[in-house]
Amino acid sequence: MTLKDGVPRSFALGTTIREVAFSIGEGLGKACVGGRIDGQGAILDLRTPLRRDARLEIVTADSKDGWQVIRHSAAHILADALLSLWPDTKLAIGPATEEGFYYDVDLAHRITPDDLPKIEAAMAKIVKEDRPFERCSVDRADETRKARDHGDVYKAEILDGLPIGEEVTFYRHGQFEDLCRGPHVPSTGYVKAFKLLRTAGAYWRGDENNAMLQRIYGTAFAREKDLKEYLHRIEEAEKRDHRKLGKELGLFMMHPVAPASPFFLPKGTVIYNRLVRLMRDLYVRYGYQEVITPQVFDSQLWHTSGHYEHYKENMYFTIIDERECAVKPMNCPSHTFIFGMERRSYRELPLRIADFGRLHRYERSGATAGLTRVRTFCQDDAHIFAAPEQIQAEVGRLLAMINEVYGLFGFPEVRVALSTRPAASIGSAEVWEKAESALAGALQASGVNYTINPGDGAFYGPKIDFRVLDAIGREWQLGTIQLDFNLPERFDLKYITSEGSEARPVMIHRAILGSLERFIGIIIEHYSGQFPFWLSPVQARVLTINDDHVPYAQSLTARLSEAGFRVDEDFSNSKTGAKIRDARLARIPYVLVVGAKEIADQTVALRERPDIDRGSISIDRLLELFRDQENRKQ
RNA sequence: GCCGACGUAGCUCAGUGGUAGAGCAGCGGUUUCGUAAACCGCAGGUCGCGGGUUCAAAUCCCGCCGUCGGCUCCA
Repeated sequence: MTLKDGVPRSFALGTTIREVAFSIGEGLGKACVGGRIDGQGAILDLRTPLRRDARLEIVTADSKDGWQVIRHSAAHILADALLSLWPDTKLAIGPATEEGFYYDVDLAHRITPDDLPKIEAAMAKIVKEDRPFERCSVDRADETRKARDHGDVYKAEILDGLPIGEEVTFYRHGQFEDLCRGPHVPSTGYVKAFKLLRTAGAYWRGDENNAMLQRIYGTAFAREKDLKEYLHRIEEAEKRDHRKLGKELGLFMMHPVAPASPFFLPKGTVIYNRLVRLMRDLYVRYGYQEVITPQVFDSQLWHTSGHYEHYKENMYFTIIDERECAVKPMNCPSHTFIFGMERRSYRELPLRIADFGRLHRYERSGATAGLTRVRTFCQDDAHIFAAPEQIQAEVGRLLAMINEVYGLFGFPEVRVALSTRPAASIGSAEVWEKAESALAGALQASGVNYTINPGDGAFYGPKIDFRVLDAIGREWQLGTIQLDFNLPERFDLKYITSEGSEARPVMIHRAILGSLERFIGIIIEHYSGQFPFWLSPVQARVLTINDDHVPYAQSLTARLSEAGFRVDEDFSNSKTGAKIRDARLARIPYVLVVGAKEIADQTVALRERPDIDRGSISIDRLLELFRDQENRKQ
């Protein structure tokens, strides 16, 4: 065995991971909750006997891997507690997750939030008893029969689905036993810091045709301190929730007359328009032409595009002059019309058509949320019509553009994934191969690190997805580059090649910010409402010390507004401290205080968010500072 | 859509069967103040909507609307 220190050690055949850990030291032995062989695969149970030479990594309780083991055991303890409280509980599945664990159960009693402390108390008792987890190999057929006899329909179904020949194991602690692959901690006492978080409904196997189960979510850590930190992180994330900040900062509102459809208020509209302007400026540099297209189309169009067959559930319909019409959920069909309106030459390609058209997509009532999942939205949408051999260069260009845009927002990380041909797809193998290698080639040429999601492409073409991490480490899907062989076919798009023959262009769907609504929601949380100067709805606020200073303050506001900056005023007769506080709560980047001193010197006292005193500064210097921040988009 | 929770003043929330409350915001007044909350007063509600139970409903029951947390990271 080779361990982390690189020193080879010898053990008898069948020595368990736990025994190896103890042989190295008492401390490591006690901390050990599992192991991993050759740095890959699943975490192994610490009871696993070692049967060959390998590189062994001891998984300790106080690590991400260790937490997985603890959480899995916590799920068992939860199930045990539920059975003790409600003996009719039928267990479904109870895995560890990225952030915690859950158990899906079926029982007559409706578990309410008030039950959670009761369940926690029952769990704490089991933890305190420090029962050892035992692993045992069982006979599949026997267990399936037993499960059926007990009415344990879910376990029976799982047992049925297990691959023949694979070892079937149970884990037991105290009176409780559960079908389980493991791994588990040595005893229930290892689950030192846990908390149940919420209840939820969940369909058996995630399929809405199946029974609705009750799910209980919780989390667990090796130490109380880590649990506290986790709960604190959740609280901090709640503070920057875009729905809460959107209301507080007057960015947008919602109203039952238009469910899941935001009303952007004046301040939110500034941000929206600023983002549109950002993209429009880039469109000039990157060779796009913007168009404005209709909102409502005869259904005939959606039959041609295939949306009627495949996307009808998400579309809004209406009857106009006895014709069935649909509100557009996407811009692409309009753009194919624009492309197909005249005979196109290879010289025109790639033809880049951008559109900020408003889209409507019906989302199920339970699926909508704030600005991130809405029923009407606008994408920074564009479609590029290109010759197949232009794909790689065009995608390379897009990568540069995307890089430029994401760079402005200071996302700590951008993750890129290439999705390839799914089982059911249209287009020849040859076309797919070329398209996939063009995308991969462009990514490599741009030096982008990316992962591959095999078979995850759309049926009509491969794609590249961009996901960013925000300021507190959450991942969001933003942009996408999607090749499409289907629509050019359906709309019979053609261009004339240099040889004078007709050829079929490829369509590239692409968005960088994605939906503006969603993007705004994400950056509200990313910036915690403290937008950079160029995006701030109000960039500066002018405050007076007393009424004598109002005329000077007014001339200052006027001068800044005339220079194109978004400035407001607080000339109320509150105390300066109160006005400063209001400006801070409004997350205004700069506060300009005007008093007798500033009037005498023809300056302004500058205060920068959150509370940096920048001293007195002349109006000219101030304008210079503002212009610089605006130009550098800071 | 389904499971669960929630919906009281512009906002945040208290009020569990007996006359609808607080703080902030708003309005009026006093105060003219130098970097995170001055003081006094006034006004503000079909308790989401509709129905039911009751002498009496914000409160209990039913339906609807909306919002929020979830709805395979497969033993």
